[in-house]
Amino acid sequence: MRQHGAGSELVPRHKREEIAKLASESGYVLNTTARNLRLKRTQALSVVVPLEAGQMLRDPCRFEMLGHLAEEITRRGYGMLLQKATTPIEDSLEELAGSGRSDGIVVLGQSTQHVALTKVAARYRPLVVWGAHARKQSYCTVGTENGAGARAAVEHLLQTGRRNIVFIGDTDVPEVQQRYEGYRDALAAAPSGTAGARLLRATAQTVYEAMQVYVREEPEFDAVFAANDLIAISAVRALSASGRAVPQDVAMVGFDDIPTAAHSSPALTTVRQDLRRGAELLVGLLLQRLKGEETASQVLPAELIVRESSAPRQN
Amino acid sequence: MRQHGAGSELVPRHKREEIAKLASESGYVLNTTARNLRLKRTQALSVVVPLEAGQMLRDPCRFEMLGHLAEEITRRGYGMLLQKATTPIEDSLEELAGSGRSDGIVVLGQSTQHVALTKVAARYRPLVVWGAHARKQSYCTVGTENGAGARAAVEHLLQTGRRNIVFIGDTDVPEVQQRYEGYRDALAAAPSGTAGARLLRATAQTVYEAMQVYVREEPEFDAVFAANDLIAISAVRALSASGRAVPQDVAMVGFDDIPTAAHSSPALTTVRQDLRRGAELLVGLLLQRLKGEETASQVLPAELIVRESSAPRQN
DNA sequence: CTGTTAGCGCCTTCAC
DNA sequence: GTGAAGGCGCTAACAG
Repeated sequence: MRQHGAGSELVPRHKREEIAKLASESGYVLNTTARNLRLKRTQALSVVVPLEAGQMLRDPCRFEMLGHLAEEITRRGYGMLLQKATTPIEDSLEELAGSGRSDGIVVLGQSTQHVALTKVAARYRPLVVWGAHARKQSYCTVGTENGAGARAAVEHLLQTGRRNIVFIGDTDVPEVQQRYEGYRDALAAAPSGTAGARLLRATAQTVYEAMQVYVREEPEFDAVFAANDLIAISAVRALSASGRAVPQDVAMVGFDDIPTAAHSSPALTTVRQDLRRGAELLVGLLLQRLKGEETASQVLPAELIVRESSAPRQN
Repeated sequence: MRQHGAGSELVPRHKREEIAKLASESGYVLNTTARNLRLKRTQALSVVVPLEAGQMLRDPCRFEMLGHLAEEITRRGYGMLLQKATTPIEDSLEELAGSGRSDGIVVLGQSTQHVALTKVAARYRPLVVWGAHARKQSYCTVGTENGAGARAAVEHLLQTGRRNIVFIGDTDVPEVQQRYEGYRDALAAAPSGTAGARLLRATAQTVYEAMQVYVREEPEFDAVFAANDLIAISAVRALSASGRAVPQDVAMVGFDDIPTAAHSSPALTTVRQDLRRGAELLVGLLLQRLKGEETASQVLPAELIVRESSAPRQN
């Protein structure tokens, strides 16, 4: 017959408490390392944040996700091991997977590392990724309905009378690519007289300069849909520095609904992601995979939040 | 004679690489848990973030600090274990200290837990705290020269012609208390005709409402010094909603220089903390303490960054 | 210099 | 039911 394992329910509650009290009084504490060695686990999950070389983690969206992950991982009784990884991340991922420092890995954003993730995930099962889901993709992702969110944003701009909408973002990142596709889909269904797709390739770091150049060289636009809120907020400043007012001259819509979005001026219209739910799913799926179960990728709904930056023109 | 320990320099470089290559080809990886058990260490440092119950980690300043800490801890060859702790934090801190999950602890902000920290630090040596340093304090801190930074901010407001300055913040937090004292010191040395100290007790969550009430009830002020940038940015919005323009009617100065500060409108005048240096010191001191050395608390200089929100009145 | 071994602290199996 | 012992994978000390 099986004996009482640690944490077994066969020992009466008051007895357990008594023992615990005694233990804490005598200053005794369980050695986690030894226990983990014996049980062949670490009771910790790694969260890997891919970053370009020399970049700091600035993106408030991923920061907030980190907070939710810390919450959720702790709640499930695990420790959270935070790791920055400089792109390309394949080697650090392999090492982390092999080292046994943690029981599983959450990758926070695909960045440009789709291929590396595919490779690693082929051999290392307990891995989940926050990001875009591609049809034939082999690793397990949780992410937002980027295409649908982008379509909603662009349709909103069209309905409020905008006819010449620029997209700003770096389409090398899968999530941004999906948002760009949603943007194009919405334009394809737009009323006649609407200008075609226009892409300004830029990141939050480069957009302030790039936007000002763009205003000089291709000034014919009355709205911008930015791949994320950071880009949107910098673009608003750049436009204002170039003498174009938001929303009077140009409407602006972002993506993510970072806390700053509601507090910038003008308050930013954006597409909200449910990060809390995302964190819950990521951790939940990872724990399932730890038990050997297969898991399907999950896509979360996006929600358009209309604020001042996309107010219709006053005539 | 001593034998070659793991990582010893006595083994020639090419030999090591050969072995490493062989090892990686055969798929062999060192088991960290077993090694750690043997060596009685974990090669990981905990970062504890104290939070009020039910609060999320929103403060961009601490987020940025987390990023720097991740960087620095990784660079030193340690893993970073991230833990949220709900105030009061004494129990979770005790448990973390005893569990042996990590070799040392960084507490990110004192919050209101000065007493708890004093208690824990008395028995657990490898502990450092990011926050304010009090004279007779028993635990080791790294923090910014809050008083001097605040004085510089208030003197700047006085020099640009402001005469009635309100302080906004929650003085229960030691860092905020120090900033408030710097503010009062500067006012005490101000030219005659300057109004005395005025305190509006509020946090980033409550300031938007509180500011609007304050404008109605005690409208006689021409400048605000906020305990941090988040408060400052919300206060600007509240003032603007109440029909008072920044900086024309009211000058605004914050503290921290979070990334948003430069990008809000108007761009925010603020006091910058050197978080990168702070992270380096925190980790460096912690590693010294791990070696059994004593360490003194460190105070970093603050730097006033003048932007649009404190521009002198146009007459 | 190389090979063997004891033991880090815990959980689980097996013998009593 | 209780108690002793083996071994998780590693490193440092020891013997050859």
